[in-house]
Amino acid sequence: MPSLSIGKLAKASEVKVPTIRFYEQIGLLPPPERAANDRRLFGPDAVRRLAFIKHARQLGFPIEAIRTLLDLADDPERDCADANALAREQIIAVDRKIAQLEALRSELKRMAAATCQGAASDCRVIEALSDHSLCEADHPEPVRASI
Amino acid sequence: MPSLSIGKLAKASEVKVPTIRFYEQIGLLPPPERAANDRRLFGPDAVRRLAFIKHARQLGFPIEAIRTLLDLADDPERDCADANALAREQIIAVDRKIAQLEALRSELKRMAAATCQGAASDCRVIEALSDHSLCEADHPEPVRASI
DNA sequence: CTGCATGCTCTAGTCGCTAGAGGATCAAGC
DNA sequence: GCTTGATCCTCTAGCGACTAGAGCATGCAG
Repeated sequence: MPSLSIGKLAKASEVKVPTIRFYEQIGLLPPPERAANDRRLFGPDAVRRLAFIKHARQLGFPIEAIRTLLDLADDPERDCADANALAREQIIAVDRKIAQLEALRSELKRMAAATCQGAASDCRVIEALSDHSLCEADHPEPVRASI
Repeated sequence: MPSLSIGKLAKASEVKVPTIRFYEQIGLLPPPERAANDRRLFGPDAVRRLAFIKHARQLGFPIEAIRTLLDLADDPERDCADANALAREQIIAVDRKIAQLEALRSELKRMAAATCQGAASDCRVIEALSDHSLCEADHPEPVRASI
């Protein structure tokens, strides 16, 4: 019965030690056994579970979505329509984010195109930031966090 | 001398009241005058400054970059090379983020393409998340926050 | 004069970790 | 046996950029 210390698990899964403890704390990982000295002892299933979590995080799934996906995976009886729905939601979110970022990139490029060497008073960048009406298009939404 | 309450300023600038207070707290907005009843009284320059901040935030500039840009704008003597550099950095960050998201989108689409109506045990989505080796390409980095 | 909107300050919560304090224990080398 | 450094433990606080709420003081309209 190969049991892993948290350090070995971290190396095996390429997830940092504090992150593993954090995932346990928020209930994504079940509390592992403990050795007599109170150290965590993980089984090989923990490696798989962490791989799942890590991969889903890389794909931008928020923790709560991952919790749902893990619940689904833990219970093979359940219908997987939920998992498909989560994946579709995630695609939509990614598409929206890409569209936003492309609008922003074009505005930034236009803004930075006219390089100025002079004083800040007639700096294109600052001018462009001061006056939204110079933008070609509206910004759909503020671009922020998530994903 | 048209002085604005924080509520009017919020409406004029389309920045929420608590956000305005927050910007004052972190020093992006100078502390405004106060009426006898301790309420804030803003001049029209606050509207312009907030528009600048809001626009820069929409473009994904982090607060510290905005602080630098505002310092530049406040001091017209200074060279604007810094502003150009910030804009260029921002473009690079946006480009990188777009590239990441496009890789993710293609993986998500591939993952969700095979829709299953069965039990979660043979759900493509969960299977794909369980096994990173099914991915066509490596994920460059975890996709996270900023911008 | 009543009631609601707006204002104030202060604190805590969000998300997903990350960093650090302060201490216990382990493994290896001498 | 002893020292040294790595690893482990728990707990708390911090990041960025707000957002939400408590608890209270005002302002304004009907």
